[in-house]
Amino acid sequence: MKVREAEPSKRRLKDDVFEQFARIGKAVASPKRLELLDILCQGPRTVERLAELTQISVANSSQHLQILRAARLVEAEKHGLFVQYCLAEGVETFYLGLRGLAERRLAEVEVATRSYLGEREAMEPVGGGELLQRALSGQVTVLDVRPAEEYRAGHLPYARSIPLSELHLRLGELPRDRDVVAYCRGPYCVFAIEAVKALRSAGFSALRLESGPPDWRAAGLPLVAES
Amino acid sequence: MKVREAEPSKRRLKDDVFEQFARIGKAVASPKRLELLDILCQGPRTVERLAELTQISVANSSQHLQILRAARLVEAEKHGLFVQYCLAEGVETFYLGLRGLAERRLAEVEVATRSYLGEREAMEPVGGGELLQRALSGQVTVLDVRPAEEYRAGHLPYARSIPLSELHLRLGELPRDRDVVAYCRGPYCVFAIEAVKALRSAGFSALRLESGPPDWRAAGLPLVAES
DNA sequence: CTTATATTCAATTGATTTCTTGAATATAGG
DNA sequence: CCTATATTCAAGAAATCAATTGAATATAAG
Repeated sequence: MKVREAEPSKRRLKDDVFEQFARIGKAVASPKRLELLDILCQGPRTVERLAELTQISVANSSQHLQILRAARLVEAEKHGLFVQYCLAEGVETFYLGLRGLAERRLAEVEVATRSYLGEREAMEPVGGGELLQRALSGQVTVLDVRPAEEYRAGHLPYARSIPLSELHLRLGELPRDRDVVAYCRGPYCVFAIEAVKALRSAGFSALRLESGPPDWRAAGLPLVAES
Repeated sequence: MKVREAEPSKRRLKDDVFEQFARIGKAVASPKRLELLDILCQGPRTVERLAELTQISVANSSQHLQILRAARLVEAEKHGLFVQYCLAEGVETFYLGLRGLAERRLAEVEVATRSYLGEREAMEPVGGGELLQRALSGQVTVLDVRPAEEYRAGHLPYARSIPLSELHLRLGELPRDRDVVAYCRGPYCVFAIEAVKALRSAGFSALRLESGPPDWRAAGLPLVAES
């Protein structure tokens, strides 16, 4: 084993630098932390909410969030008794890049999602720009089926909010003379799939938009937030 | 601790999906693996060369490379007795995104590099486009001081190759009537800094271009490769 | 076939990481 | 001040990971 000695100070520099880079890597090396980032792409959340959504204990959630914060991927803001966590700037883009790379490179992800979601491939007929045109001209109803708080944090123009949990009670609000396009958090969220299922069995012509607010934001589309 | 049970199959789906995403994360959670990716941004390398450049044992290097390969971040190709590793498609962009995020978010990186590199801030006066203009019109000499093999794998148009190790012997080749702009692998490589130091003490008016081929490739600039 | 070389495999050790549990801190309201 | 609640801290057990070592493959050349 020959070890050719480079100048030691250069080696120390490199070690330092890549050690820093790896802090980001380590932060996204845990499935639970990635799920936290995914949720935070939808908007700020409290520790307890995040724990609930990821189904881990509050203490564990807090610990993960602090690791993310140490890597400067999220920021915390204390509001009275609660602590709101939100994504730091530029992190959404990075996360989407990671997700995109995973989707393209890891066939297993495809397999996993398809096998669970099943109907997925039949449900992305509408592109973003085209959708807007059709919504604008009244040809389709755009439906945001995420929880109301996420709708308020940012939604497609012309989209109306009916959270999936209330959908079966509020079907009457939807005009029956045009298509409904439902969307939720993005390709790995099942809300819109369930919504389309429910709408179709209620006699609506319903489609699912596969992408979600994080994707649109990354693509530069203008989203509407309630004040 | 209240655990609100969501539908268990959805949870399993999410766990699977984020587990897959985390494979990418885990792959970039080690400083040495990031350094390997960084080097591979410059072009394909053999296992032994990578071990040498990162100053780890060959066995260890091979192990890291196999982790990267399992995450589909690199690809291996056997040429006779040697195995060439190269970046998979889309990975360079991802790596640069990670690096960029680290630079913006982790002040410590700045501190570490500045404290070692010292002169760094005084050495990036030329932007990419402007440089090309000036090189084209013969106002400056563009000098690639990386090892010759990296030059061959892709370099700036109008750049000439003089590896740092040969620079002191080949100073005579450079015209003295114009500025020299030296570049190497990118902001975390010390070659160009050393080259500028040497050139200046030999009486040249020398500048350092901070960015490197991976950055330019990401920015869509056309690079020249020897056939 | 034998030898030399590049790479990989396998087993071990010590270090990190994750999750859990129970306690500690901080804040709002009575 | 006292209580309830949201969050964080601290310590420990189990799992995972990184680096080392020595052996095992595979390929080219003699």
